[in-house]
Amino acid sequence: MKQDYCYKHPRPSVTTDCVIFGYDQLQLKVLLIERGIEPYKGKWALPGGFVREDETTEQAAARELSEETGLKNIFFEQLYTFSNVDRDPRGRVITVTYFALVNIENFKPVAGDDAKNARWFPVKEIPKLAFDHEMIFRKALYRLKSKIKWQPVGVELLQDKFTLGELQSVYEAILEIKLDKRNFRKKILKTEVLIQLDEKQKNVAHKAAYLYKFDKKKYEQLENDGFYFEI
Amino acid sequence: MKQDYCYKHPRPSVTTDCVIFGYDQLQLKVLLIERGIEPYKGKWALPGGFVREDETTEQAAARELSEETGLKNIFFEQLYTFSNVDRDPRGRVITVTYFALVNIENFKPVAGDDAKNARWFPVKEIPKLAFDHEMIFRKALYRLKSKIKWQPVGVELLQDKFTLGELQSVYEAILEIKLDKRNFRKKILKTEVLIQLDEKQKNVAHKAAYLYKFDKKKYEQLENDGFYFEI
DNA sequence: AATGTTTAGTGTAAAAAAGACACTTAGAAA
DNA sequence: TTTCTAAGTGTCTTTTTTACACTAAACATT
Repeated sequence: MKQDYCYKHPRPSVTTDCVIFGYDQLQLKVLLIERGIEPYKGKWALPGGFVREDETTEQAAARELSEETGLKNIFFEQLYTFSNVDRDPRGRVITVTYFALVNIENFKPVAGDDAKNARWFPVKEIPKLAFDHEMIFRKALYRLKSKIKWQPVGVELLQDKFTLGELQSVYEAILEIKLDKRNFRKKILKTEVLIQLDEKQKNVAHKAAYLYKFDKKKYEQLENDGFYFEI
Repeated sequence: MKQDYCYKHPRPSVTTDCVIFGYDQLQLKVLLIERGIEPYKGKWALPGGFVREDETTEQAAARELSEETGLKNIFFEQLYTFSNVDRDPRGRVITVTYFALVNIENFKPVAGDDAKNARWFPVKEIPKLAFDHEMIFRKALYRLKSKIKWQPVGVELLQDKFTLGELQSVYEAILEIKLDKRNFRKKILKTEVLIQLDEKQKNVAHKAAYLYKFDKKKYEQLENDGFYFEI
């Protein structure tokens, strides 16, 4: 039923690119793909692809994410739409970008993928990127830094169970500052209402409980920015 | 040089829609256009239009804004990109939306426009809107409410000179709460560093000074979200 | 088994920020 | 001139933020 397009207007290609953040060995990392074809063959780039006719940009991004990481139920949200007329040498391409937070431990390099080279780079050691992906990356990093200050997205980078110390390290890696342990715990336990498990593991917080507690806030956020998706 | 498009992919139409906020008579208002053609003929809609081949979506939005309001140097920023496959009955249309803050007093209904009916509606009395514009509008309103809490965008709705009382009214209209006069002044004068003019007009704050003072913050913001544009 | 090393866990005091609250003065309108 | 509306101002209380140091347990090393 998605019949004849009846507008007489230029029709740009529309793609999505994803800035996928992970956290590993006390470093914030980002997933990059080595391009196998021109233009920018051999350069590193953000994973992305064309939006199909029967899917939203969110669905396209979700598809990309699962293709690249094999992960499902990932936190992601729309970042920005880039539309400079010369951002792709092949012609007019408008790109809707997303940023995602994943748990690297769950990540298994997708075998049998189209032989693309995928690697996690520490955000401090990003190589030269194809297209305008550097700008996209910087915007994503800025967004993440801003967001973590008032929304409990840090946990998305960790496994279901994590210690408060680990969570603090995530904050420290993203914000690039040292935090006071006691103040961090005080604040996180008050404003973010993490739930701690049994007495034996008092320091282990639980992500599911955490998300549950944040239902309302999450809901607002989901409506307005972010999405969880289940493939 | 924007030669042959060489992708073999569906090419959606790309449009921009703008949620233009104004402030008048103690009310937050939004500019709507009555549609002159099908679909949704006669319904109210957000101003918007197609993105041309040689312009970015920002430029398209800026063009729309100036066409609709005749204003230049308007504050606006990208809001969200909507891409539901059935959001336009005519076919696949992806819309990059923007929200803008203007000073209604400077607004002159653009004469000789293509006979479109344009009107400011109080945000509390929005009629049924065409397409998915209600969703867009709600998202813009939510963004504005969030944004005003930590970025000094309130002044954008006022003229160059304004009283602190007027600024407070803007905050009250947007946040839908009553604020204490003394606490508001204390806070605004500390964190937002408004500059007051001569002794005679002690209560009149000045927007230019205000913007100047906020250079750094503005700059960051401009880089990451918003734009001022000069037609 | 003993030792050293790392991480978990805890409280208090000081400083800063936010919130509650009422009257006087000046200018505009009647 | 009187009345009405908006401007202007300070203090006290509560809440939030920040700075700061030691003990206990788990783990790794020898």
